[in-house]
Amino acid sequence: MQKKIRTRFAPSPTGFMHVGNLRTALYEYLIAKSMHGDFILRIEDTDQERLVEGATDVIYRTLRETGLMHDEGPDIGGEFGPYVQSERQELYRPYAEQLVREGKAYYCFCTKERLDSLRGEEEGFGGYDRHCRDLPQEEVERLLKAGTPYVIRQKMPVEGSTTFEDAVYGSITIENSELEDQILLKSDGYPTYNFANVIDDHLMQITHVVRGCEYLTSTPKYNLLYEAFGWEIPVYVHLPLIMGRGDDGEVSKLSKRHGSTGFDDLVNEGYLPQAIMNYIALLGWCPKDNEEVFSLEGLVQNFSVDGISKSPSVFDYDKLAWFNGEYLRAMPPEEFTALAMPYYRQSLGEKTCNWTVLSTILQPRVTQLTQIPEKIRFFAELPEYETDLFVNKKSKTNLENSVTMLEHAIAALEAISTWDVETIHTVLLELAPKLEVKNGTLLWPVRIAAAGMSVTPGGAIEILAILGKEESLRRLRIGLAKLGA
RNA sequence: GGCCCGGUCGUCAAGCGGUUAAGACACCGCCCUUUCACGGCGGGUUCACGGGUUCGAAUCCCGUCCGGGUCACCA
Repeated sequence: MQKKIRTRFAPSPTGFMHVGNLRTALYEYLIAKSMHGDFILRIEDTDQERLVEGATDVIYRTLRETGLMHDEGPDIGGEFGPYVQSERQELYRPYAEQLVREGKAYYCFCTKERLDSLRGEEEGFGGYDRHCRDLPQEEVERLLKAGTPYVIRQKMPVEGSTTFEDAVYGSITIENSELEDQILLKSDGYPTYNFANVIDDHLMQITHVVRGCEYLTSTPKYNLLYEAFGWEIPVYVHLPLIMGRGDDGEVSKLSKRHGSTGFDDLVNEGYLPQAIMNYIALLGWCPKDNEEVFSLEGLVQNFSVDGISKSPSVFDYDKLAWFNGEYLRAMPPEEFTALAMPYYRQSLGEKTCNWTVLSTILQPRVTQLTQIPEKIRFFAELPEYETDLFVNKKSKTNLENSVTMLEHAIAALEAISTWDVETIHTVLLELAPKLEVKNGTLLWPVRIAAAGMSVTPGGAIEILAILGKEESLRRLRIGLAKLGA
């Protein structure tokens, strides 16, 4: 029987869900679910200084809103808990000490100052000189007894190379000379991220380690650890990075300077969670049949690791907006109205109006909910406008015939008793032939007078219906007055 | 700088030795039409460059260039 697939999402609680992290979580979920496996949530909060109040709630909420339901985690338990690293604290030290006993790791008493001086002027070059790697046993004991602060470092091989397989990038080889004797246990007794990661992944029986490819070059360090313990190495799935393009045209890892990068930010900008997920799923992965619009369930159905690409991709807000529009349009009208209501209120206040008609005209015209207030502002208040808006070549309207059109329209509309789209439509479309003009010639000036703008969401008829009889006629008369009639 | 990984339209991308090099977003044009949008149709010197290998290369190999990542008692 095949081993059950287990992936894990292991975020640090920073209070901010970056889309890059979200996308990693998505792929972890998809890999597990597409192979009937489990998706585990583990909180990595070993960094005491960066603890943020309420940050784990952001993680739970995001997972819930995006539909990425985990099978085990701090909030729902599971047989491999605890799922918060700070609660597993005492668990790591014995593993580090085991390696010391076996001669695979050692105590290092070097001070921070000494390490800094080793690094020299130019940052990033040169590394630890393995000063404590071969300290005499008595010396180690003496320092330990004296209470000298120490860290535990792993002995890395000094020569040779380490090769590993990545499910996306294939075979990768790195010279061991590139590897520093990595710290396992910090002087404060806490494990380093890398160390805790390996221990936890092994203990939680994670089969697929999915993460951004910024970890690609440090993967041999992980493997050397698995080997030191004699543990099975998981399948690695490194994901191409998500980039952003700055104003200068430069691309780099997606960050604040490129625009919104947090899930919540995007939602606040009027993007739907489903659209965000659908879009980021396709950033770095392509389905076999080139479909584009997928529900989470559809993604699970179609996902496969071999569709993951190796090259980084640039986050494109335009394409996200297109996806968002697709989801908005596919929605039942009532759902759209419910989502749009807060934005309707922004422009219209407590005023009530025909929400159904309003949604009908907005639904196909909006790609972000936040575009709504600006688009409908003219309903609340008639904008100032110039009479040249009445002139339109294609509709064959000019300052003179607009007067005639408006006069007839007002007369016809005054007679209407049930003010709805259907009736207004019938009345105006019957009027045009009577006046021996095409629909556009009649409707253009009506729309201009009703809206006070040249470009409007929806046509004259819908606008009149939303405005109501009284306000509609008032505006048409204002138009007439402007035209000097 | 060392090491690692990439490079197919502006962007996301299919492609796996023989294709007229798909598709989507964006852009432009036309149609529909009551403006706009939706929808429909159409448009574009795209395989970074240079060498190989091969009857044949976007696909395989080498070099160059460009881009990114990484070198912490951060995660």
